[in-house]
Amino acid sequence: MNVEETIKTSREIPLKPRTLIHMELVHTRINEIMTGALKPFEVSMQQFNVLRILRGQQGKPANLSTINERMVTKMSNTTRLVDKLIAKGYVHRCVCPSNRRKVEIVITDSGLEALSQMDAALEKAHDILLKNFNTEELKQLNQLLDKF
Amino acid sequence: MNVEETIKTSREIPLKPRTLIHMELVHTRINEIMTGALKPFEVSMQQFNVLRILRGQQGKPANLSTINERMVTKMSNTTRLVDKLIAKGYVHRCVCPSNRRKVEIVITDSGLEALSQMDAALEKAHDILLKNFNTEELKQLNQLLDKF
DNA sequence: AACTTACATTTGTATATACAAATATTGTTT
DNA sequence: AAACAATATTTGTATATACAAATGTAAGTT
Repeated sequence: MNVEETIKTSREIPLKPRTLIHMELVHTRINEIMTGALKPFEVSMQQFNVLRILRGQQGKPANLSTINERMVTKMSNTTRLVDKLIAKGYVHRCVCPSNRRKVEIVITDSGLEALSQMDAALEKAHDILLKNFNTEELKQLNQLLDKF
Repeated sequence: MNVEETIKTSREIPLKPRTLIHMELVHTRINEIMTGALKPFEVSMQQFNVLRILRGQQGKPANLSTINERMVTKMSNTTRLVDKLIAKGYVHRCVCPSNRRKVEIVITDSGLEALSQMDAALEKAHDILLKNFNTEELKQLNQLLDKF
């Protein structure tokens, strides 16, 4: 991934902006590959993320605020995100009996089944995206990202 | 920026997915800071990007496809993006006389003036985002990002 | 009990983005 | 010149996201 070539510029970009542009370009690529991997399942990355969070609950129901604080990309509207998953039959929602302000959301068997197929697709996507990295480089990258 | 803490998980995440999640989290932060810096000017990062591309043309008009190929994040609808900038008086558009399929877009004086203020705001944002990096680390990060 | 505050979610609205289809113009072929 | 393909942009539509306001519920205070 060459920055200058990708954005078709001939002039030299100072290191700081170049780094941030680089991050953005890589993010776009990651997004494309991952979204593409999920396309056959007709779920967005956000929806996939919610399904994984629910599976991690191991049967225990989660409410919206729990889901939200665990999401990689927090979005303001978890309600509508969950609506989409309900429409696909992947999750079930009901009002929490002990605190009627809350809702309880659980992943269905159909959701678990679909999710395991998505996992396989995502793993392939990961391998494609990171094919040029060895373990040492991945660790190094993670360390640098910690500085943000 | 600690991944596990940010997404409130106690279990260990394998290195590959962890790297990609990390990238996503950092991207969200970059986005927040940069969008915040542009907020007073009421332009999105995409709109800012278009203005910079037009300034880089040094008076020469650009058409939509040129803008699109130089944008950091290519979007499918440069027409409407430019519409927004016209509404703000930052750019001017007319049909290309030599090839009436094309349009010619130039940045206005008002656009150049606004842009120079945005530059200052963005530079501050860069410094905030990259305050924990020294030059060597930035170079190292750029090298690793090249592997994507 | 009435009032206030805090909490959890939902709804409304505006804008952003992705993707496909439509339109307009030019160049090429027959 | 008519037909066709290629190019450049625009429009339509569906979905995504950000942000603010509204709703419903619970708990604490007077």
